[in-house]
Amino acid sequence: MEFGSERSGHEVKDEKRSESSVGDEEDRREQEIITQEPPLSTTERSTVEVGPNASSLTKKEEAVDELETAKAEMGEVMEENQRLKTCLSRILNDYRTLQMQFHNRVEQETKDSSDQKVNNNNDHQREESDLVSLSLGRLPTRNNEKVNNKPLKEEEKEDKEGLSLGLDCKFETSKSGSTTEHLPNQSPNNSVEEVPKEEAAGESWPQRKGHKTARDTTGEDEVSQQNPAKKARVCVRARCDTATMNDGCQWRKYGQKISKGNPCPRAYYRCTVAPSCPVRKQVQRCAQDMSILMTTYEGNHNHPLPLSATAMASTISAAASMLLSGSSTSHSGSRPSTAMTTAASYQTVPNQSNTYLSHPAALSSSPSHPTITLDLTSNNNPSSSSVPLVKFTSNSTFNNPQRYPLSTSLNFSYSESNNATSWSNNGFLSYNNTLPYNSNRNVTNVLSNINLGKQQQRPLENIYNSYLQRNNNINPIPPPQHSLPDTIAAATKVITADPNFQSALAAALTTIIGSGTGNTTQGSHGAARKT
DNA sequence: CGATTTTGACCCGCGC
DNA sequence: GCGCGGGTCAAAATCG
Repeated sequence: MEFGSERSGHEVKDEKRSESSVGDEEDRREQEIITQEPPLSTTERSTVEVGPNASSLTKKEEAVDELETAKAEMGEVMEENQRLKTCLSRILNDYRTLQMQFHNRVEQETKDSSDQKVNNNNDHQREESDLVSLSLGRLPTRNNEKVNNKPLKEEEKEDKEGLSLGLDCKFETSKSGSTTEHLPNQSPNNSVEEVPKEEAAGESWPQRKGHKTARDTTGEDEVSQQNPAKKARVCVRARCDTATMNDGCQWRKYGQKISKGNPCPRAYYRCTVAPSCPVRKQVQRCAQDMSILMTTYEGNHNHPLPLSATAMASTISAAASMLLSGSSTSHSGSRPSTAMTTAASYQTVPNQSNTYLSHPAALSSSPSHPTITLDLTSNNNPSSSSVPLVKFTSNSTFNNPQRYPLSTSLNFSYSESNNATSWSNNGFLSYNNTLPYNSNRNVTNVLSNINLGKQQQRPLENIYNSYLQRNNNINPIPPPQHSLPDTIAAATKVITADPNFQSALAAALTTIIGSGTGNTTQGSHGAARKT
């Protein structure tokens, strides 16, 4: 009996498989999972029916009730899966559309900047710098010009910045897929520089001893090794009870220091997912509000990440990318960077320079690190119901401070009250657990608006994976294997594999944004916090 | 027993 | 040149 029912289950499965041959593998898996469950119920029923005929009526009724409940649940799960699938495909479509737009814009900007360069070689060095974050990866010849035209120290300085910018630029351009189009004609110097750049991403924190040796060995190696030290940092401020935010990554503490101006010690962590991973983070509690945890990330992972960590990494990379592109264009006046136009509305808040970063010096010990602060604690924004602030804090030694505003906030609020996601008052991304996927239309609208809040969920992940992928074209470390379809596939896998995906996703997002405390909608998920 | 944390020492950049 | 402070190292301690 049971065997029979089990077999029938397989038959159903096979039937579904043949039906879904048109769809992709994930569809099949999803349906497999879906169809795997009915046999269980059938089995259940079988055992119940096989059960004693003499059993009481109430028992039967109970069993029937159970069965009905199970069926209903199954139906719900199936519906939900279907919705999620639709949602994913829409996300993918939107992403591709944006990718195309980005591509076009990047090409346009590349042309423009090239023209400017030709027209005004010397006088436009400033503008050159303005565009550096968008142009370095694609127009590396500029660096050669700098090398030729500038004294060594200045050159070094700019190279450092340039490389650091280039890192994120690569990430940025990688999502357009156009980067390589501009690269083929690189001079040998550029290709040489390109590799260190990647290594910079991979080993951007040269060890002290390495630092020493780099000093001993003068020349390009020195430059290339030191450059990465100048790359952007992303500071995430979030309310968090625990010692660190759970961002999905594995971290190992390697140091702790009491910094000036803050009684709370600053802890230094490095990523231990891969031995060579250069990513490090600093964790420190805000002196003024101990409930706020400030986590500063630096570097890019050079290894595959667990899905839960990918989103955070994507967010960090995107934020850094936006910092650099944003600062490069924020005062150029002509047009916002592509990252900006696709990622967020962009506004300057001159008087809030210190509102969301209580101790800039405490966080940006190295003045040459441009820092972007993602403030997820914006509990002081009653007027704009859902406005986590992302602030550019440039403490850098960039030559023209005007180009790098002390503070630039990014408004990632949703234009409307979307049911799918919302930023809660304390800045955490909260999921409406009751029916996050019932409003597909809203989701689509949000996606077409593309803001960070949404990007954190899927598109950014794709972007980041694209970046990683490109990163690993040069980096010998095993590639993170996520192509865009793969990522979608992986996401679909997750969705299909987990009937409780809704809550899982909410938990993941909660984790990404920062293990929340105050938000009721995420309270149950905050447990996944401990590393 | 391996991985992680702790913690004092050290290195280096920067400002005076 | 010197001192300060941030960042890192590495040995010892602790944990699982």
